[in-house]
Amino acid sequence: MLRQGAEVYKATITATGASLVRLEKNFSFVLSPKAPYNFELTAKKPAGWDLFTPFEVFEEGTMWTALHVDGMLVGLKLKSTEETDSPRISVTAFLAREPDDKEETIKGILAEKLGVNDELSQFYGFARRDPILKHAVDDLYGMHDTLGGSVFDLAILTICLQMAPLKRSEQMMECLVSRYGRVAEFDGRRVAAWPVPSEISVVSIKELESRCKLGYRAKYVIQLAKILEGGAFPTLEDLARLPAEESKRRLMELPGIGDYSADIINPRAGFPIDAWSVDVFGKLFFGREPKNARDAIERVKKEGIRRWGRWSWMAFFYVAQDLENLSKKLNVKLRLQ
DNA sequence: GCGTCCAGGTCTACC
DNA sequence: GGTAGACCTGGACGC
Repeated sequence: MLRQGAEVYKATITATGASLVRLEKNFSFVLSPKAPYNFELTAKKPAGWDLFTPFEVFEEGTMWTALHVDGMLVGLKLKSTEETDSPRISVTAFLAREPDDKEETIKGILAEKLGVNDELSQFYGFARRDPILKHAVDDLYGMHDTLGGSVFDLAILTICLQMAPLKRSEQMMECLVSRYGRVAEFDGRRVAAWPVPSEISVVSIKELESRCKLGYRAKYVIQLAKILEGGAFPTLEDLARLPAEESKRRLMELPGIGDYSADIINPRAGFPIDAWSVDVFGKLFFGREPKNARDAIERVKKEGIRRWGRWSWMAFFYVAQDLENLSKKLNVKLRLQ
């Protein structure tokens, strides 16, 4: 038996150590996002950013994914039933037990995470007057920003990205998910979800160091788990309602979370420049990659915020998803992720 | 095969 | 308040 808050699951252990949980109850509903809304671009972003977990599956317009909502493991089958200008998303949510009074909670949180009520028209009006963004919004018309599964998921992501090549970051994350996460079995699929804080807070630093090769990051991940398992820290949805500066300040109180990581986690705010994106935006802004990437981070970040102001995050998001097209249209070679 | 370098940042001690 | 140096690990690279 697994216990998570009030939730108790019947579970078996998979070969990797993750718990397999069968989600046999389900309910369905339809979301009607504000147009334009392109479900495929929003759910399966061109740069490969995950919606909720690295193990989700997208086939022929349908997404199977899994996350924790209000302490419950939820499997999701998402499918677009209409076009970008009259969008509708068909959702089936799978749970281990009857949803009872949780249906409205799940509907509300999912709507917020999928950005169905977010208005793109103001950003598009701004972007169409910008020499770089006008191409990106044309290429990715209807792509909405989404909130990840949880602060813990995104904090693990950013900590694994620190001081490591992308391939090694992926190895660390896959190990954490496959050994300490839960595998949701539903609709004939198996999807591994990120671990919850209470599953990591009881693991020793030495175990994380040796099993998942996290190195110095192990202590940050465990400290984070201990802070976040209490539920006192704001959720992503809470942070999205705070002023961006306040939300960032709260995030930077967390261990291992500095300026860059807070900008990644902070919902719909920030301009997260790192050793990769400094090359991309350095080329776009100044026509060349900076000689010393780390020294140029502050300069490139200031320029992005100066140009794009309140739309800095959306500008970053759209450019990061459109590098291949922008390389051709602007005739610059941009380093893909 | 072996040694060296360094990577999608953050923290801390020191000045 | 500003900044240099340490931090895990493993893949890439040169020899």
